[in-house]
Amino acid sequence: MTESVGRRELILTTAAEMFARKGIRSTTVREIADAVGVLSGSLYHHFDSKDAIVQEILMGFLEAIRIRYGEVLARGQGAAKSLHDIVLTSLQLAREQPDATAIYQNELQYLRERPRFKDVQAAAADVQGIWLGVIEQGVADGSFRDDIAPRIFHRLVPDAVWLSGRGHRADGGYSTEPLADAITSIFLDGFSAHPAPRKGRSGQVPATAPWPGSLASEASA
Amino acid sequence: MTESVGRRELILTTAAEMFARKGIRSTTVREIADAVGVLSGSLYHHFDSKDAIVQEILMGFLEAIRIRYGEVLARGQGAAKSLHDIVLTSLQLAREQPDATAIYQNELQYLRERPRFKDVQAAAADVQGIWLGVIEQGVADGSFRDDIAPRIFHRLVPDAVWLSGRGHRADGGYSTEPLADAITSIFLDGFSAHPAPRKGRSGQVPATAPWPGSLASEASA
DNA sequence: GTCTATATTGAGATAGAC
DNA sequence: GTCTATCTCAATATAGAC
Repeated sequence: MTESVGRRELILTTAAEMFARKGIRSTTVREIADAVGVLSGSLYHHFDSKDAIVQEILMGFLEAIRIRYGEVLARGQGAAKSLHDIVLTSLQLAREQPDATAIYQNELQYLRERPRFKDVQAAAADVQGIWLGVIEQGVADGSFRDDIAPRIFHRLVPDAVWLSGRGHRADGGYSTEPLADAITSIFLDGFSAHPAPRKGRSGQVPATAPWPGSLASEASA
Repeated sequence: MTESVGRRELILTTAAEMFARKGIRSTTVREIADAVGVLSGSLYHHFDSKDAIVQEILMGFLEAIRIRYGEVLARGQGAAKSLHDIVLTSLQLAREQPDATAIYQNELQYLRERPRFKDVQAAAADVQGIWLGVIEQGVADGSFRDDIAPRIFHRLVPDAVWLSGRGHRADGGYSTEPLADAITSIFLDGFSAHPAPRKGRSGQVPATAPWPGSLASEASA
């Protein structure tokens, strides 16, 4: 046998766990090697550099996001439902891949500093574009307010959702779907107890009914 | 004269600018010294270490936040108005101290890694507590929804606001007050074009009228 | 208070034997 | 594919003269 099967994956998952817990910088290649059970030099048989490990972790994660977001868009739903499903998908991904999520959240600075990671940043920009597309769709079809620039909403929402996914491991209190419902309801319906009057197209018939299972639709039942 | 007046401050502001632009780690003490116009060894006459500089920058920033948030609370307003004013204050602080804001946003990982910064983290926790207090006040007095855990809202909002303040220097498009109005309106009224029915205390008279100048109040005028 | 010079350390990476 | 041994480099910090 010329290799232990899955040694590469073992390095990736071990490194991801350590990067997430202690940060990329303060995780040394020696520590990764120790945890895997080899010596540091041996890592370089599998990867060209420490940053190559980081890159592979993050590109895999971002590719997974793109695919899953793409599946949501392919359903061709209204903007409100799409937004809800993208929130839900994001929380699911945060739960499925907590380490990659944490790395992506915590290490933006590290990534920004190194030209090496421009591919990662490009993939991240693509993902951001998906959010923006949904928001603009909603404004265009009248289901979202047009008195607030999509840019403002777009700047607020995706980061907030991913940050909410922080520590959303198997442990923490809320299960994924109700949390997605709650977050979407905050962003769409607001946190105020009294529905406020609206500028713009508030008189129009909403293009999309509240999605099934949302807090708002439960309330009206 | 035993010192150039303000040499300490010059080091602090210079370092802050560089930390914000390139990150703490990739800013070396030599570069800071160069930019200030001295040699690296001389910095150690003014500060014990590089991290001491970081600490002083951040503690000053967090102390400023605490004071300004405290002024908002001292006005004894309703929860919705307080929330709006805390959002506004945060955006103003982000504009007044963009470097400290960026450092605080970007370098959480750096701070978490080092026990030295536990004071900074404690101060940050205090600030978080102020947000939570306002949210709980609003839920208690019926102006905020009680069908969504305050913890969820609290996890969503402060970070989103500070992230919105990113790059909110003199340049970027929106002036501070309208932006604060828009953000608060998203969080309280929602982004949906159609006010949704509400669970919980939605039938009660709101404890607080919409604040003057908010999008919601303009809409009803 | 600033300079010159240097100590110290830590980490990523490499070469070549096995 | 892994190990041993080591290189190289960068960066914080220090000591002591001026």
